[in-house]
Formats: sequence, structure tokens, C-alpha cells
Amino acid sequence: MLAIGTLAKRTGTKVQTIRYYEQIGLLPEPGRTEGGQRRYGDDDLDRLAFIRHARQLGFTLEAIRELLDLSDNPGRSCADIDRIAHRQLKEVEARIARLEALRKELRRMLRECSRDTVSDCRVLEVLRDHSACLADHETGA
Amino acid sequence: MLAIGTLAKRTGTKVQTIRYYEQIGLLPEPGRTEGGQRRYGDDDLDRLAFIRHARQLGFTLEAIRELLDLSDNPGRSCADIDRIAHRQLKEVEARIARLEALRKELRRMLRECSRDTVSDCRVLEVLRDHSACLADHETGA
DNA sequence: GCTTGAACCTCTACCTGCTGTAGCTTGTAA
DNA sequence: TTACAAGCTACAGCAGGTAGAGGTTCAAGC
Repeated sequence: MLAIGTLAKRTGTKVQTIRYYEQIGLLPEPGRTEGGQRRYGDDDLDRLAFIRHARQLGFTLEAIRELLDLSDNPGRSCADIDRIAHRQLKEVEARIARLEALRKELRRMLRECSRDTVSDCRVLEVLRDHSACLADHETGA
Repeated sequence: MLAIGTLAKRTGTKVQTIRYYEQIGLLPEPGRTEGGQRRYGDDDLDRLAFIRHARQLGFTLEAIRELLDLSDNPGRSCADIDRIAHRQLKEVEARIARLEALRKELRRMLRECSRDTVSDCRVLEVLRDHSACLADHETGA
């Protein structure tokens, strides 16, 4: 049986985070010693590793909760899982697109910032120039 | 003079968000009517648009606070601003790299998930397989 | 068997960047 | 004048944790 600190080290999770996952019902309440300390088994280790891996892949805790529910009831269709993973992929692709646009504008800003003092700096000018933004939300785009 | 709702519409910001920015000191306290309602001028509009634009570019409120401080003291070197923008670019690039790795793994997961029931599903298997994660943090990577 | 101190416990508050609600007041147009 | 949209303050809540206070337990060394 593992103490919470050992479980934390093995999964690369903070102790408080493990207790937090228990609190929100992602991890089951573990057994306790006579003195009240938590003790974990291998199944807890697996479940926590699953959660951490999914978090690293960008799944929200709610999506992970769904995945865990599905895997706790293994009779159901693979399509459910597929749907969750697809939704996740769409979100990731949208985030990438947004960040790439952002990177482009930041690079342009930096290319144009070659003056010496703040009053000449293109970065601030670019940020101050909000015509595009105004157009964006006024046209509902 | 603009009421808060007008300012909100013109900049695509929620009314509460404007009051929040004032509360944390990003926007100065505006003038008030006799009845206590906030009234804004064009400089407030500019400042808020600057903030919103920078937020859209992914700058944190702390970074924006730095940028505003710099532009309030225009004698300083452009290098400070350049440094902030560069830091932002690095962060964006790191996020993109991470998301691209993620997209790759999600696509692989989905390609391999062609079975019918949860117990056969590769998605859960992939998520359950934490050998890579364990290796990662045990080697300090 | 005893002592020490690292690790555990609960509880609470805090973080970012907002958003929403309750209950009340003000401004403005008809 | 009256109706009601829009304003006001104050506080709670979201995700996904993190940090600290103040107290208890476990386990290794002597």
C-alpha cells in the first residue's frame, strides 16, 4: 500500500492535487490507516496516471470524468469514446489555429520594432491601433 | 462622455470586465455623474482597446500592466517592450509545439480506435498506458 | 522502547481572468 | 410623471489547482 506522497512522486502529481481529485470525485476515497492517513493500491495508481495523461493531452476534468465513466462501464459503444476524442481534437485544432495567427502578428510587431525609444516603438503602436478589433466585433465577426 | 455600456459595446468588452479592470488598477477611476454613474472619455476608450487587443494576443494582465507603464513613461528604451513581446512570442511558440504533439497523439488514437465496444477501444488503452509519463518525470524530463 | 522529524491530516484562503446574481438606484424617453 | 433599461455595489462562483497554518502520525535510528 502506498502513502499519498509516494503516489504523488510516482505520477508526477502534487499531494494537494491528489486530495483535490478525491474531493471532486475523480478518485475514489481510499482506505485509511488507524491514524487516518490515506493508503493507495495499484488500481489507484493506474487511475491517477490515466487522469494525468489525459490532462497532459489537454482534456478537461469533465471530459476525463466522462472517459472514466465509460471505462467503468465497458459494455458501451466505442462511439462514445470516439466522440469525446473527436471533440477534443477539434478543440486542439482550433487552439492551434488561434495561436498561429497570434504568432504571426507578434512576429510582425517585433520585425517592425527597431526604433530606440518607447515613443517610437511599433509594438505599442500596433497594440494601440484597434481599428481591426473594432471592425471585428462591430461586424459581428 | 460615454456610459459604461457604450464603452463596453464599442470595445467588445463586458460591463463587469470593465469594472474589474478598474478594480485591479488597469483602468483609472473615471469621473462620475451626480448619481454616481461612471462616465468615460476617448482616452479611456483607447486604453481599453489597447488592453483588449493585447489580451487577444495572449498577453497576461501583468504583461499588459508592464506595457501600459512603459507607454506611460515614454522616455525609456524600446528594448523593454521588445523583451516583453519576445517573451510572449516564446510562450506562444511553446504552446503551439505542445498542442501539435497533442494533436498528433489524438489523431493516432482515433486512427487506431476502430473496434466496437469500450473494452476494445484503443483510446482508453492509449490513455491508460502511462509508461511514457512515468519515464518522463522519473528522468526529470 | 523512545525520540525525532518528515510526512501526513483538515481547513481555509488564494491565484487568473473574468462572469453572474441579488437587490437597489439613476437616467432618459415618451 | 412614469416606466423601465441601464447603472450601482457586493458578493459568489467557474476551472484547476496551489499555499499555508496549525496540529497529528508514522517509521527509522539509537
